[in-house]
Amino acid sequence: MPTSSGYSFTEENYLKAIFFLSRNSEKGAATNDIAKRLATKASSVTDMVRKLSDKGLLTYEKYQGVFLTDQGHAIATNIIRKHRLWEVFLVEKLDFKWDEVHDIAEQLEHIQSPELTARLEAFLEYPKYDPHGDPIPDADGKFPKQVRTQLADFETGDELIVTGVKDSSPEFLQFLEQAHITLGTPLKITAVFPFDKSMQIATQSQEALNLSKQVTTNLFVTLSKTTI
Amino acid sequence: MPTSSGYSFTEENYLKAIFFLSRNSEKGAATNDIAKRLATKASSVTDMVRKLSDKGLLTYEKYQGVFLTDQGHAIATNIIRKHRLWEVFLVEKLDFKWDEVHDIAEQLEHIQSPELTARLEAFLEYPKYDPHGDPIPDADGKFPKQVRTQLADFETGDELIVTGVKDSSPEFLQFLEQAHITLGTPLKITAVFPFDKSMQIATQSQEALNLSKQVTTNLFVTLSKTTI
DNA sequence: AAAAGTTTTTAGAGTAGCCAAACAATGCCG
DNA sequence: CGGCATTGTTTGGCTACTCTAAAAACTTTT
Repeated sequence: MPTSSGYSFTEENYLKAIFFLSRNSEKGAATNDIAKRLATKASSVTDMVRKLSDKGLLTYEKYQGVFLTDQGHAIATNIIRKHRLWEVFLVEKLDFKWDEVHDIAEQLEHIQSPELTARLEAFLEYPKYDPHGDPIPDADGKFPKQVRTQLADFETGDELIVTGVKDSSPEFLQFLEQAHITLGTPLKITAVFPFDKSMQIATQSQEALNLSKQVTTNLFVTLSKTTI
Repeated sequence: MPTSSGYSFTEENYLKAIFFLSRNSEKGAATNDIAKRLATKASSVTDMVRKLSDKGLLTYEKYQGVFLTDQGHAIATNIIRKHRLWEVFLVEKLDFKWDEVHDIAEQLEHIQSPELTARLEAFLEYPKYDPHGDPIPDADGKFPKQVRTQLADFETGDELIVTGVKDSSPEFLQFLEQAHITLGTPLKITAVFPFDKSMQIATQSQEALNLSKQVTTNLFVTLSKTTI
């Protein structure tokens, strides 16, 4: 038990994985999907799921998928909260780039001290979003409301601001970096090509940048009030 | 293995304990002392010591005590470095009090990322001492030189500045807090009582404060240039 | 509705770390 | 120098977490 009071490193990672997997589905998280996400085996997942079920952190019926209980949900959101707060710290205070922070935050998220989390949050001036635009839940586990529309859903002439990324893999983030696109970047759609649904956009630094469909579906944006 | 690259949480704690225990002795660290420090049993220590010896982190002859190798020493000082840097962060940036930081730093010291340590150190502006006055080793494991003289070794009339504490238990730190003594506090010895070797001192906030021998041996001080 | 395919569970086993109790070495003191 | 308390080691066994292999259960296809 690496963590002093509460749940092990491993248990916390299971809860977090199950949170993300069951979030957008009616069916609960599937054993194999959990295994894939945690780079372990389905049999290990069955063991652990039974254990967490015994502890009342999730409900589980054989072959029917896994759902977090309120208690499990609370623990999962707390870990996500810590993860995202630490990411803000790493980027804002220690000048890490947004593609470098995930692995370090994976470690920091397990630090046990509610007092530390609260003070860190205050030190960072109560951020609502992490460096990838993902919402940071409050101490009660509530996420700030956010409408997340993809760049792909807009049309020629629309003026937008980047508010987040759907896929925050280092590869994608490095691509954006190279294109000088980051959170808050204003952009204007100058053309949409029906052939492959790619877009041409203009930013302050670049007149004409071509973005594939894959990129435009991974970028969250909001309509901008001002002109570029 | 909670830590991604390198050594486990537990292994690191053993190395740190052995570092402190063998630092001031010719005989190496004793099995029972290690066990006491880690709140474990002697048999567990023998197991782990053998394992760490196999990995080349310490040398060990049955019944003859334990010594760190250069490699083990490097790992131990790196953990101490991280521990003390995090303590500075907690006190300077998050406004924790000096008696509250130890347990949290015990967790943070195991975070694996040389880049993080380096950036944290820069963010804190390369501190040389932690909030208890203990020296912070550099990235090569070198400790800043420091002469640590006890308040008990000085005499009536001496004007001094508090530079550290020998015992940094919360109990002692809270006692100092209450007496408005902290790192950097200037003080003057106004009397030494031979009967119990207690001292009367004057600080800016208090005219006459009586400190027991136990307190004066636990306070590190240096001669002050200026008058109170 | 049986065959084929997929997913999940069970069974057995390994590693890390821990402990109690039996056993062995050390070294102190008379 | 020899007894004996102290200290350290070995043995056997425990829990937590993980894995492979194989059986069982569900799902889809035919």
